[in-house]
Amino acid sequence: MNQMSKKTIISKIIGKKHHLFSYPFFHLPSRLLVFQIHYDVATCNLFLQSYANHKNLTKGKQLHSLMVTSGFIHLPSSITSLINMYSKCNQMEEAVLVFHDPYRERNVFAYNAIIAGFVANGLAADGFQFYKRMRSVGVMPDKFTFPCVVRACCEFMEIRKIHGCLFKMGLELNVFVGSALVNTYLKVDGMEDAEKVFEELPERDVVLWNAMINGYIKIGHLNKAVAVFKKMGEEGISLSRFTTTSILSVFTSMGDINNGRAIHGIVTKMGYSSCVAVSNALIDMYGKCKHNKDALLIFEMINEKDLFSWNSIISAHEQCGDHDGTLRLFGKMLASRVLPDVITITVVLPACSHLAALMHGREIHGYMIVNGLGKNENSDDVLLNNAVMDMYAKCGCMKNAGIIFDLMRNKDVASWNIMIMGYAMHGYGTEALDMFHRMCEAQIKPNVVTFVGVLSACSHAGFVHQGRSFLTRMELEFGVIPTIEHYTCIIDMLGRAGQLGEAYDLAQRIPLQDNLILWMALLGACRLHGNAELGNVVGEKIRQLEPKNCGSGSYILMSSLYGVVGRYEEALEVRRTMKEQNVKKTPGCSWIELKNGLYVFSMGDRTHHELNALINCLCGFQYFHDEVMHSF
DNA sequence: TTAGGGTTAG
Repeated sequence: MNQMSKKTIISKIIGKKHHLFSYPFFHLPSRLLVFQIHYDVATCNLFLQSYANHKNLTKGKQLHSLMVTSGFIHLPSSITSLINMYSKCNQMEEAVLVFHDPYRERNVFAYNAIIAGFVANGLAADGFQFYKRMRSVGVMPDKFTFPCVVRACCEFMEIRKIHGCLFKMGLELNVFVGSALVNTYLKVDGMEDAEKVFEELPERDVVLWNAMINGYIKIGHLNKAVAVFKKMGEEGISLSRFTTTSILSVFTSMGDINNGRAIHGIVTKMGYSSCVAVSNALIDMYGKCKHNKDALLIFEMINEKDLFSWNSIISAHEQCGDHDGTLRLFGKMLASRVLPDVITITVVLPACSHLAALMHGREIHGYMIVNGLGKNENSDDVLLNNAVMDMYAKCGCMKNAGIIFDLMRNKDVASWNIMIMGYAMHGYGTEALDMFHRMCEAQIKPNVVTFVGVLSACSHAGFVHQGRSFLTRMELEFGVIPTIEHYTCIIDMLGRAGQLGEAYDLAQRIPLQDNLILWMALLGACRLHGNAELGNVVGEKIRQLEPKNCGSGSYILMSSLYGVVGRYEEALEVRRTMKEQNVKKTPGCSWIELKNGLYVFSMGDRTHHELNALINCLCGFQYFHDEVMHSF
């Protein structure tokens, strides 16, 4: 046998030191025997450490059994390694069993390991109990104990008490303890104390600087976060990948694409591009700054895309209003077998709402139900439920929207608004107003959006008298000052009801009358009732407001209005003007989801073989082969 | 034998 150490030989047998776990454990003793080495406690601990880091519980348990039969189990180092292995495999019950074995000594290592295990598993209170027990049985904590104990504190007074204890023991200047102190003070809103700890520490490493940056981000002081980042550079602290993700989130929030790009450069230079979290932060930055092409480039370069990568690229598309892109990427995400979470669903559902893609919305809702997404023990995720309800409402499925609404344990004002708007949008005026009255009975204070829904319901259902009454009551009774959207609803309502003169008077009287939608609503009413004289006046007003060559809506309405009243020459003249000024009309289309796909209907298109059977009107339709829609 | 950190929505 040569002079190599046991550790070196093990490493040679297995390969690279970080791949210890990849070597089948059951081969280990025999292979060691080939090298004439008998495994010992140190070897077992080495393997336990590796299994812990790779969360390989099966092999960890096998080794545990072997250690029991080999008699290694009573040694303090074995206990610590076993507790660590079970903790990292999220098996705290097993870790506690090892800790409590009556034949074993519980020294500071064992206590440190069990406290760390509880804290890492999100069971801070249990970790804190073990710290108390440690003190009561007279085991002295050390510099390894406190970073975890400090993390276990969840109240300001608790952390102050521990801080005092650290001071007495002379451990408050340790950089690990300091980082934990800074983070915990930040958690309990003690930014001033965190700053004090930071200032007083003699040694400040990159983790500590990062903690300060994150602290300022948490309290919304983004400029201070940038200042800390700059100071890091001045003091020659080398940035870690954690620094880059944090500072990227700052520039993302600021919408600062230039500095974001500068960080991208640093990331590339430092070789952090291969880190998926860094790439995810870059995707988010480019997406929020409306640079989707760059976001996609980064996304495509990631080898192992995680949930964050998918959520970031999907939300980048949705934020740009690319609802098709959102659904296409969502389909690809499912095909990649990455499971969506609450965030994915919250981003994707509005895309279904915008496209009125009921079938996909339903599938997503089904996925939520099966996987219990959005449901908690005591309270549901209101925003997620609102998104589902909104999807059903916008897709015209008010029955399902109503079922979800009735089942929701927690409702907010938006939940009520979605129902009112949904009923209003689909012409159920009475139901919308009933919902409003139920809302008032439930003591929910209506807001600006509520009255857009209420007035819109009155407009679509022809409740002119009630609409007028609501316009007065909303301010006097509910303290909601009418905005241009509310006045537009009223003008639309009066116009639909044929009260064009009154609608025009109101349009002229209200503040902020330079609103295109408002006048377009009135022009629509002129067309509906064939009033070409008022239509001319309104059309002129719109042409003044509408930038040249921008939008075709008013031209189309004017041309249609002249057609309705039989003034065909003038109708043709409007069309000629449109041609001269190169104003183009985007062809309108509708679509319907059937069992085998999405069908798009557009004017004049008669290409589908089942045209007559499917739809008895002048519109044609074409089968819409969209890989997105079929990839679910 | 044991310790401190980052990114996605509304």
